[in-house]
Amino acid sequence: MGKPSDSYHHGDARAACLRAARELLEEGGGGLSVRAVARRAGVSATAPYRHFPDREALVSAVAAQGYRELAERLAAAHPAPATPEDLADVAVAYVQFALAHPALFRAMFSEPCDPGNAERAAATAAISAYVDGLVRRAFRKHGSEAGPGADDFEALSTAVWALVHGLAFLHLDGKFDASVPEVVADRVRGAVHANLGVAAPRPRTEQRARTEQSSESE
Amino acid sequence: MGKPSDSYHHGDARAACLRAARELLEEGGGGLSVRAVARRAGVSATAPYRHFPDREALVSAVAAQGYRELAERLAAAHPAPATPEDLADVAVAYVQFALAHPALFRAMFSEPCDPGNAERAAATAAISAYVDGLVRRAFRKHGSEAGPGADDFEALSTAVWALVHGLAFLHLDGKFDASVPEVVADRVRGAVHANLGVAAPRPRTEQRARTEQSSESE
DNA sequence: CCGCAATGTAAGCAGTGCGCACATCGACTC
DNA sequence: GAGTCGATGTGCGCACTGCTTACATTGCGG
Repeated sequence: MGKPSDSYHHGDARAACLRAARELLEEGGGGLSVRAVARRAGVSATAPYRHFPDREALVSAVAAQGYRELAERLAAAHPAPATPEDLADVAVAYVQFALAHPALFRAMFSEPCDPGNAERAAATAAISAYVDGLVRRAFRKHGSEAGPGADDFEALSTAVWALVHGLAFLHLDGKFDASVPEVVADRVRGAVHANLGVAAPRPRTEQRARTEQSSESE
Repeated sequence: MGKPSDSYHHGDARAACLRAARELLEEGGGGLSVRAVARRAGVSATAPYRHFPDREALVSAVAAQGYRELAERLAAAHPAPATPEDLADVAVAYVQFALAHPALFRAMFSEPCDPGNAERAAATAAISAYVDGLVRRAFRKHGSEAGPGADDFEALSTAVWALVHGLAFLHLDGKFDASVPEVVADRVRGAVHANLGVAAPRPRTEQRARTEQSSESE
């Protein structure tokens, strides 16, 4: 599939629309419009509707891309997390992803999102399973006393996901100060450790000699 | 502020707009528009702009109302929570409020919400302080071994808020099944208990037979 | 009684999602 | 090769939106 005749048929308008949508989302300009996507992609205003039944489908497609990238990020944060601290690293990566791509993250999670979209349902199910596996692995070797049952694992994994998700959105929506990445990372780490019932080994990443004065509640 | 001549000057268009906006939000019709609000309020399309500088200010006003109602709900769930289980009750009330008023809750928390709005900032600060007080009270009498420092309290309270907030949105966005209220309540309770590091006493809801009836209506 | 500021209105502009009819093209048949 | 056909892209139009600008109507203070 080369370039046809360069003017009428774009040849790959769908990919161009996705890329354009992604770009506009990254540029943060609030709600993205199909028309803006079309302009950016260099096609007519109605061309996107040839590839996506409606606006929602377009942003869903971008969101699906986002799910994959998020998974990559989490895996990169720690390939095989086995301890609560590894888990905290993954949590930090989650929140950092949200803060690095706010609009994308919102599109992924915060839209009304009617449950008709199989792609999204699958993606969130995958995340859920991933988190569940993480928690299970991290705690099989950690908590050996009073063996927790399956219900407890489930409760713990939903707690972990909800905690991290809540942290992400609370930062995203300005409920927590997100201007200093290290502070955010510390907060996330501290919350995860609090959640896992273990004392945080060291709040800061080895680097906090003094100057603490944590100002929060903004 | 009586009724003037009944036709031209409405007399209390601001309140009418707020009420209309609230109604439309409850009816769930997705994004509410200033024009729809005006129609519902029985005024012209541009009348709302006499009382609110822009759409954002309108929804912020409705959101402020929502913050107050949420606070009422939480207080009603438990006037002076002192144990982790009381805390779980409050958490359940939080999530139930979100599920009972999805659009309102979204307007309160999920909008981009530039930080220029003092009313909202104050409201969220109040929530933060409230949660912090709750956690502090609940744990001063519970966890006496290995006395936690102020940092731990802070970490714990942000963890609790984030956990509950995350649970609310994950349910709202269909990531968790929210069709059966008891299941939701159990999940929230289980997660809170997992977060607080205590074993869930008994997942079933009918455990506590207190005079406190969480009469959920409206 | 008059003027004024608050409050209401209608008209209009730019932008949006999306349906509809038409244009253009590659690919496939005869 | 000529013709057809479905995929893709276009222009136009409709209903709707947020918001501005100019104008109408009021109650109230002087």
